[in-house]
Amino acid sequence: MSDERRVRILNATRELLLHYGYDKTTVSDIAQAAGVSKGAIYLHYPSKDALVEALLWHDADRAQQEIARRLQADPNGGSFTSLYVHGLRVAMEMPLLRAIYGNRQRVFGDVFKRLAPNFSNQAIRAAVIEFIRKYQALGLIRADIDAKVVAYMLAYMRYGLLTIEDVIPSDEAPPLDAVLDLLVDVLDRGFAAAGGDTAAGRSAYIAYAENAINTVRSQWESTKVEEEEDHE
Amino acid sequence: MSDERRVRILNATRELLLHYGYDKTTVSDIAQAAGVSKGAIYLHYPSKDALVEALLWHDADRAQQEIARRLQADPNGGSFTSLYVHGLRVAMEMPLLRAIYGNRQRVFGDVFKRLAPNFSNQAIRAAVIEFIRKYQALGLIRADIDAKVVAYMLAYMRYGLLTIEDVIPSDEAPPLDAVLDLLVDVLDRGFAAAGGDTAAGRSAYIAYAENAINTVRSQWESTKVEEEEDHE
DNA sequence: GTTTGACCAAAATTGTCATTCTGGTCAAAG
DNA sequence: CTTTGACCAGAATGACAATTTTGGTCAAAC
Repeated sequence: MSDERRVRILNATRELLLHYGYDKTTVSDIAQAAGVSKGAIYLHYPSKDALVEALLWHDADRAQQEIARRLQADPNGGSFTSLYVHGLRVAMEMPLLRAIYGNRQRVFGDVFKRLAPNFSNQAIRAAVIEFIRKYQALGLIRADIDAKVVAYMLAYMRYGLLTIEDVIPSDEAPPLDAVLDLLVDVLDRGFAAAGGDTAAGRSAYIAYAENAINTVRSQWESTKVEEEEDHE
Repeated sequence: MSDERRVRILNATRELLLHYGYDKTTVSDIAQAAGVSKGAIYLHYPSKDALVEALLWHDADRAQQEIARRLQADPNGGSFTSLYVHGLRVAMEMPLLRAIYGNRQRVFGDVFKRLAPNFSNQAIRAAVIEFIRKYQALGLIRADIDAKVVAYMLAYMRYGLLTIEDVIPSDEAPPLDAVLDLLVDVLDRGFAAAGGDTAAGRSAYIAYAENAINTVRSQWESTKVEEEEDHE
């Protein structure tokens, strides 16, 4: 019940998943690393899968909050570019979220297939497109380009950056700051419209962010498969 | 010996590799699909691995030529942007080359690991950086940005576009033309310098292209592992 | 000189069974 | 009321043999 206990369990889980991967991480390992008994884990979470799922939501929420915090602190926080790049930086800094793209199989095994085999990101992508349209209406993104194509380009740039280390070892890559600085530069030149209402952009983001996480969550819930307990 | 025969074999190999993958494609299958006997294949190629390797070089050469052809036909062919995008379009259109990134395991099995386990793209990346510097000197790319970071950004954008279909099914993606048009637009705004000597750019590319393929080839040769024939 | 396909050794696959491991439970301890 | 860890059934793993497949060869046909 203690919250600190729960966080310790989640942290241990994250660490072991990243290091050993789902298949080679046993619940006993997690218990030991967290300094609790195995039974204690089942006091908090009904199954190993549920534990991993809870960890993912936990990190997603943290990321969400962290992005919002940085945008508030950023004087330029309402611009489209800073929004995109703050999100990207946070994603780059949270290895577990990165692993959803880059090392899903190794880190998560078949949890995704097992929990929500029919999950589709279509609804989320649609929400992004709507958001881009709103930003275009606010004069924060050039209005002469198709929002769908913009969304697609943002998606593959993000995906490329999150997974490029499969091809370029991270120790041979330029520093993340330099990479993101150039990205900001190019995005500003390529997408941003002159002028535009950044204050409105900031509040549009807040609405979007809540909506987005709800979209993900409801999409997840609706495609989620109930844990079967088939004893016969 | 007949060249047409060899091409038929290569085409059959490509088709089967893409459809069934390396492990599930037998040499007999290839022979049958190509309409020759199994022995005929070993008349042209010393082993299955060598056949696949030859196919890859064959396609790489074709891609190389095709890119050069399109650049010649393009009135804007000397610009950095058209160079990058022509290359990308050709890569997108040649599924086998795409598969090197996107479906390596499925399509090629362990050929890469077996043939050149220590292959590194470092030398190629260095050549790209040099090329970007040359383009900067010619006034075709903004000179105020670090060539290394530019190269990295181009790499992850390319990688993202080539592999995004893992995340966004290709039938839900915008048309390739629209995607590449926006890419040209954004790259022009983000990277291109005003003015610049496009004629020199075109000839710089020719030098670069030869150099690049040689770099790949020599890197490949030097890390290549000899087919062992260990009978004891 | 070419081309073929039957042939072979090596490798991969399948099936089986014994053993170990691991997610999850619950009676007992605190 | 909380927490624990010994315990259990079912799943995963490994070892082994029988069977099939497959990359590669070469004597024979053309």
